[in-house]
Amino acid sequence: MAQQVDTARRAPLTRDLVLRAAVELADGTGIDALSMRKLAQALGVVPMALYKHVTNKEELLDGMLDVVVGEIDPPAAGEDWQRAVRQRILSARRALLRHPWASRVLESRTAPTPVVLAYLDSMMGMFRAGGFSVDLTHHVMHAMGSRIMGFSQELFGAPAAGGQDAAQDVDPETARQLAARLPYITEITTRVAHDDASVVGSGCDDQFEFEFSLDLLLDGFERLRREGWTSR
Amino acid sequence: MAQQVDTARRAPLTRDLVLRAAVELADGTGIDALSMRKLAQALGVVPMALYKHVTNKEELLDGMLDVVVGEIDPPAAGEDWQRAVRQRILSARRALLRHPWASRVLESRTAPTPVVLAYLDSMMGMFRAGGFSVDLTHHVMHAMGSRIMGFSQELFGAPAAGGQDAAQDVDPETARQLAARLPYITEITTRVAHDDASVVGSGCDDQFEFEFSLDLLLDGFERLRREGWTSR
DNA sequence: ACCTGAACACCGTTCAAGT
DNA sequence: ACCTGAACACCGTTCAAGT
Repeated sequence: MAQQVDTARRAPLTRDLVLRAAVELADGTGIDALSMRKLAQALGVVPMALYKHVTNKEELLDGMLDVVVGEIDPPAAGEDWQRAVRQRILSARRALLRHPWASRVLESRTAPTPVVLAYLDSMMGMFRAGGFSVDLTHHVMHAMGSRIMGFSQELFGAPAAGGQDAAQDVDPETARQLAARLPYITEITTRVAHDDASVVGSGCDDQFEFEFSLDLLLDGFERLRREGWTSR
Repeated sequence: MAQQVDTARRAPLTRDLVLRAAVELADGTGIDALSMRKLAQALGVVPMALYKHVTNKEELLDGMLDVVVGEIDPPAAGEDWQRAVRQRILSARRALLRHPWASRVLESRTAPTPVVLAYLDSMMGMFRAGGFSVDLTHHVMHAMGSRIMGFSQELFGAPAAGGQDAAQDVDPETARQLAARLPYITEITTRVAHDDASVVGSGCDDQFEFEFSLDLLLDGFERLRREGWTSR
């Protein structure tokens, strides 16, 4: 009876509920605003109650990433390795883009969770099934780096963004000085601005850049595989 | 006279002195231990005194990165583009490795400083001098990502590390279960362990992996350049 | 005018006191 | 035995009071 009153007053907290609430909070207000105290408040619970379900904040972040990784599609069957890997990585990218905080949190982790390990393992399996040696699969996974999770860790979103921002809301004289000091950045930002009015914001099409370098790498891998490349 | 007493009591603080002390502190005790309060203490100064030379902690971190970027060698003259870019990036890597906190801080920045912009600009100039079109130079810079600063943003240092760590200090039965659940990671870690006893620690040679993927990218770039690749 | 101590508004986590 | 409020040991930064 007393138990019934308790559960009526508030749905019992579970680890899953905590993680889902944390993901939702981070999606909505950003990862910087996610604190144990704020999360507890969002759940209508005292901060200490969270420590029943996660031992500390690190484990909370790990759990949140597991939620995101769980959204990645399984490998497609009946495709050649390159198309299958490409599709899966683009699925991972969609999951990462749905949760803008995820890539930054992923970067901050020092050890993978079992869920992430399982994802990496299945990705390795896709290369092995495609005829890659153990040796080449190993190095190929390193070369993919964070791209295997669907993000490219570019510098500042886009290297050109700073130059462009600086160039456009500045008087002509300062713009000329900037162009003299940073001729190549200016050259590119000018070209990008002329090129394609459909791309807004930074002036760079992130998805295009991601696929450009992804395909460059995958083509390189295929070439090494065909040549029977070995590290020794 | 009063001034002389002041300077005798303590060398006057400059922005440069603050930045150098911050770099030294981060090198010694790690970036997590670097707080405005601790830095002030290391300089024998009250925390508020730092705010004379940097407007906030973000600007301090930016300044620290500028110190690191200042350690990167200028472009070598008289080399073909690929050798010159390769050498310079490996120089950047040496600078980054000297300051283990730098890559993580770099990832956390949202806008490049003028010093970083100048470095990126000169790197673009190396591609342009090597016969790359504005268009291709643009996409090539994106594809390089953080590699242009000399680090590769691998996942957890090495994807295999977790599997290997877990596999080696565990009883045979658990190891067998792990091998069944993560067959491809196990396959690679086993191979790496047999392969080369000279590599210690994680079992992966970070420098080899960095150069492997760097050369894969540079070779891909050269191929596109020769073929007169264009995005439209 | 300059400098700085105390204070503000937060953290993640510990721990002892209360039910 | 369980739960939780207060407290601890920090943050970056503001601001008013003192010299």
